[in-house]
Amino acid sequence: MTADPHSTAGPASRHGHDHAHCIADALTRADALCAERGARLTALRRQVLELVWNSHKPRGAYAILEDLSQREGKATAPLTVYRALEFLVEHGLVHRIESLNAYIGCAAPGAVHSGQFLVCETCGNAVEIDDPRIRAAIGTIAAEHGFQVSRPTVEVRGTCTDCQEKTP
Amino acid sequence: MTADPHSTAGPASRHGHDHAHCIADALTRADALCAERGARLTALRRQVLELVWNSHKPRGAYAILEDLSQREGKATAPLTVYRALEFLVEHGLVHRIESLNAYIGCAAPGAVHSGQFLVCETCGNAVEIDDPRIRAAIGTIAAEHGFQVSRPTVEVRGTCTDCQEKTP
DNA sequence: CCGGCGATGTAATAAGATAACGCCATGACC
DNA sequence: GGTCATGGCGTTATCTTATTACATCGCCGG
Repeated sequence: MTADPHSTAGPASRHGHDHAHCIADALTRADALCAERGARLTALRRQVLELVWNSHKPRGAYAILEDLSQREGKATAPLTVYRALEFLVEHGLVHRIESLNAYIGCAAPGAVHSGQFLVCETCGNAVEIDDPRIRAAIGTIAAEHGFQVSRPTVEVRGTCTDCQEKTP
Repeated sequence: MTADPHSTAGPASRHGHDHAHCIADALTRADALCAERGARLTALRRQVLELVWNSHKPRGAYAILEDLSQREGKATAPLTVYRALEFLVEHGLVHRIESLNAYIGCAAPGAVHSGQFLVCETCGNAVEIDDPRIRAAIGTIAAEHGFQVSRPTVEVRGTCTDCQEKTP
């Protein structure tokens, strides 16, 4: 375990925000959304969702797998996690960050998802944005090319405000 | 090997365009660019670049590896290919498509690279675009978040015109 | 000539993801 | 309650993608 100034493992650790609240919120929203859709948010899936929400950093499937194994006290197979993640992604509760092969909780499940992220290369945090201008620009150029969009992916790598301040 | 109506392996196979010309062009540009920068486009790297350009589809590192091994008549190690790809990506001669874990030749090396692609999920072709509106929108929202951009990634999955026509 | 550096070779392994198969719990239906 | 279909989950094996560590080669400047 490396020291990490941006760790969000504990409560109230990032910008003083109460991350436990983030998690609780996410789970509540997920419960509601799944109930509404008749989707089964099983104990396992809920557990995986909670682990994804352990921080605001994208987490790899195998990192989640380790956590899960530890919690359950027994080894879990990769497939178990992948299946849960697949469900969560399908229902828009979790996004996959392609450029990191990692997963992150969705900030606004249920709403339109265009999957845009600002990913800090220093601290690893990823902030979900949903900018209508970007969405519009993508729509326009796709139309100009006669291209039918199914899934736009925008992942902007760079440095977040906090990390810029720390290394000026 | 599966039959592929969109294969661009042979000359003049995609939309009647002379793909051999694409490859030759790409190599010429690469030579010029590297000479200009004092970068060493070695035989190996040049070979890998040529293999990347074998089609307009993003190709996996291991696919390139296979081609390379076959050409050389002896097994090549993955690292060989990865190192060459790293060089090519660094110099903007090749782009990595994150959502596919694959590589594709850059259409305009030397120019500004914002790395935007329209990726067809049916035929596998990827078209590089560089839309100023998307670039601007990303710049704007990043600025609004105080986020310093180092590498924007835009990969739009969907269906290209040709494939739409074929399955209406 | 030779020291150094960048490029390549070799081997091993990590990390990420999926395929194939089967069991079991749940819930619809009789 | 019994029965059946479905979906979720477990197990094992395997595949793809990527990297780490270390050795060697060859070119170029001094």
